[in-house]
Amino acid sequence: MHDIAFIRANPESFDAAMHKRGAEPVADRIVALDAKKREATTKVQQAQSRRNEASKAIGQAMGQGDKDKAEALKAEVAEIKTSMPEWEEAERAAGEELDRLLATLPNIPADDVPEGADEDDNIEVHQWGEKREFRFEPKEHADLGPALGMEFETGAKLSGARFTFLRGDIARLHRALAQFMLDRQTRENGYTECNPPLLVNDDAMYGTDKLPKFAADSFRTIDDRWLVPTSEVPLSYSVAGEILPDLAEPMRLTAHTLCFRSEAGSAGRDTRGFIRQHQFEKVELVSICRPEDSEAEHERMTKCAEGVLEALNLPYRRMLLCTGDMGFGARKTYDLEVWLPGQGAWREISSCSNTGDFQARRMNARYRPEGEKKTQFVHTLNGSGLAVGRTLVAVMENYQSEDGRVEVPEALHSYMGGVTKLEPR
RNA sequence: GGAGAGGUGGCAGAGUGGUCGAAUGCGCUGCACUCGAAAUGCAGUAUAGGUGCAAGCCUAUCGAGGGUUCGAAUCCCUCCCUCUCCGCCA
Repeated sequence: MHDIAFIRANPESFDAAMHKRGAEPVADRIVALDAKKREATTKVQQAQSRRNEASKAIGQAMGQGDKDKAEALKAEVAEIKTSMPEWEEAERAAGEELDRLLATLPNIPADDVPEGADEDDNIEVHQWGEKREFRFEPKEHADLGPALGMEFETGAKLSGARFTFLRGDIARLHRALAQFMLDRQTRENGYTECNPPLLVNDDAMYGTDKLPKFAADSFRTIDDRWLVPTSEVPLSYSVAGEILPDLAEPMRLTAHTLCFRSEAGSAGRDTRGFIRQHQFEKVELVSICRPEDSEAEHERMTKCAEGVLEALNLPYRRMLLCTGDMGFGARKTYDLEVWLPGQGAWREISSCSNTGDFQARRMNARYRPEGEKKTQFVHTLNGSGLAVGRTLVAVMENYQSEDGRVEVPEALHSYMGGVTKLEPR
């Protein structure tokens, strides 16, 4: 949600920002609607004020037993009230239209976000790690998988496309990855472990900017809840409506959860393999912090995600997303892309975004700066640390040998109960 | 799923149609007393919006949304949530 006062004061720079994100100029419309709404608000409030005054006088007249005076005042109030519904309706209509319009507008990009149309305009910030040299043609995970217990056919039989059944040591490796990530983020990076509900209401989805724009991307339950598309939703929304005492240190939350996405609109993309599933697991990082801290926190969070890749010795690169490729609510986003030798491609494995106060406004999440009376909106950040399924894919492709076996990365040995290799059947 | 009770300010808790944004207590802040502290006394202590250069004024908010009324924390309806008992259950 945008700050209406900012748009009112800076309509041109607002439109310029929307233009960068491929949206039409709307500031004029917003300012006009806002003026209309405030005019109606003032009229309504004036009428209410007069009504309240007269009602008070009626009470006094009744108290003194002056029936005639009371009746006269009643008639006066009736007169005052005739114009109220009209202005109330005007206020409601303008407010609703304004909200609807504002709800569909993406966040304003940060100054250092490059302008661009799509992923080709993203900027590589840095690369880490050496791409491993293979003395054979490395396979894609989708080809390695079935012999190792990554059963696409079984998943399809049970549930349909984009579902996969993991059996045996590969299921354990998947679990080990999640445990490893969660332990690392909690023990080394100071995140507090959470276990949130995975079915959430409309408010939580709206507050974290998944509604109204992306309703089709998520699953709806028959009792009108949503399956979380990411645990960012419950983690971030946990501070909705709160006034946090102070945020000298950012509030850092993490959770390992299932995520559900309908993947409407991505038909035909990544249909093969384990990359794009309706159900997947993710270790999510969320930070709630003061506005002046969010930029540093964004860097820190991204490093926390990178640390997992480094510990697993998986080559990756950090991309700064351009205006055209950023998510709706983000003001700045880094994607981490891991190297997949089987596919010969970089694939997104984490996305870390600073949403500024965009979500905080929607969910009314504030804090009170030390010693001050006024509250301020917090800044919220979210990132993957990491997507578990895609990390499994990266391990398979980077740690494979010619005979189809996959070595378990050293960092995971303590989680694997002595298993150091996945053996094909 | 059935039966009942209830949701009031940071907390506890009054208030069942008329100066109620809300008594009182606790907590918190400031001041006084004190060498200092405690105790005590006094004062202050919600959020959001509109309007104004400002002091201020106005409006809304007693779980949420509607309704009745000149006037609603208080009456009516719908929904949400919490608690107790019964049933069922991982």
